[in-house]
Amino acid sequence: MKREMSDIQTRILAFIEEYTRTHGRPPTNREIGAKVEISSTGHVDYHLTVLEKKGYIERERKKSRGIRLAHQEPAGLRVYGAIAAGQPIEIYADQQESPLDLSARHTHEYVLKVKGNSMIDDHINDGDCVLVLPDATISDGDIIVATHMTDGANGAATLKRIYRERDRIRLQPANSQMDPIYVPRHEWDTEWQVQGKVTAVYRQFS
Amino acid sequence: MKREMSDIQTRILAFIEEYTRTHGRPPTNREIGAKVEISSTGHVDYHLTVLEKKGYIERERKKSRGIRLAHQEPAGLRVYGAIAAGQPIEIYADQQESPLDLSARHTHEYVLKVKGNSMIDDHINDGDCVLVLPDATISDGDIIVATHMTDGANGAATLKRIYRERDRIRLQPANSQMDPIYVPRHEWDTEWQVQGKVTAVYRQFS
DNA sequence: TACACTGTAGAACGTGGGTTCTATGACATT
DNA sequence: AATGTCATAGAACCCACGTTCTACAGTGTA
Repeated sequence: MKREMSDIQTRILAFIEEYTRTHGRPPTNREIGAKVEISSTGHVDYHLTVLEKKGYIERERKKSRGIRLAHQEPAGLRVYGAIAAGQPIEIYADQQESPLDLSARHTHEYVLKVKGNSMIDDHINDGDCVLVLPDATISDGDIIVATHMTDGANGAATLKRIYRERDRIRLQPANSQMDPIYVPRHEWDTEWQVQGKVTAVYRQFS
Repeated sequence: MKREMSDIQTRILAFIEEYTRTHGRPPTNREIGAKVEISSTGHVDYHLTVLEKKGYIERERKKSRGIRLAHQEPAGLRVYGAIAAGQPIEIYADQQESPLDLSARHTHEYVLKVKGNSMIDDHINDGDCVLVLPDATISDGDIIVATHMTDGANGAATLKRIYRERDRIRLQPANSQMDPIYVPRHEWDTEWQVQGKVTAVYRQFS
């Protein structure tokens, strides 16, 4: 059978990201080892070499803390695709022709460009970029990215505030002209899914 | 006359900022020394200690590359102070008592935190961060940071849209409840000054 | 004049930290 | 059973790097 690895390498990658964000610098091999309970620095080096070969990180050899997460913009943000803030729209990626593949779960924060005006009362405009954190704990009232999987299609994604009610989930737009979407509990987690929570908004003026 | 110090500490600070941005990690004392042509690592340490005492950086002692720029946003942008989006308020720096010194011209983009709601119709909230580009060409309708110098005081700063009219400048808030500020032409560039143009907005959810 | 403060230099010390090497066990493939 | 790959451990090596100390020169101040 297929062994699905929730690898130690995933944990290392997550730690590098978290440490870098919280400390403003990448961790050392020994700090990584301490976190993931690897006693040998050589062992950590081994995993880093693997991660480098797989393209997840870049390393500057012989430099202390010479680890850089790959695919990171100087600004720190990478735009993965677009997200509807109006009617759910087909998920699509920005710089590529291929539709956004959300089946491969994101483990890190990523950026989506907002289409539509349904979140306008929350001051999220058409064209803004939102920073999405997957695997975050969701509270009522959080702004989230929800996807609706239908038949063979790629599905649709939308940006809404989420409220859990008795027997349904309410996806509330921040636009007085628009009505909420109600999703029955039994469709939740099957047809509908939360892709992540919006942690920041970024807007650039031309 | 007295030559103002375009200090070596300023260069060190600028280098730390640039190196961190381009390399994804802070520089070592020796890397700093190489850049600013200081041959002694102890000497660099001395300047870092001073910078730390002045509040420009934070250090984690004994850790390699244990330098962090103070006043830094997660996105990697540097917050220089606050800016009023309502009535012009006293310019002040964020973490320090000393008022923000805008006389030393900024040469790069910097970040100000918005106080007030006067730009709410442009979807700039209280608490948002704006990215300010000095030395940009200003067009009518641009959102700009304007400062008003009065007597001995440090002056007040405000965030507004700018429109040049016949014999005056109109500083227009984006809030229907607020009135524009009109500045006579002859006061412009003397009492009033444009500090820069807003190029982006960044908002973080708690 | 003496003293304090800031800026500079050189060297030395001790630990931080990346790399390398050897050895070993768990699995999968041949 | 032999071989190969992946994951792990321990130790050693050696340069990287923060810190400390001494010394000295320029400047301002009591």
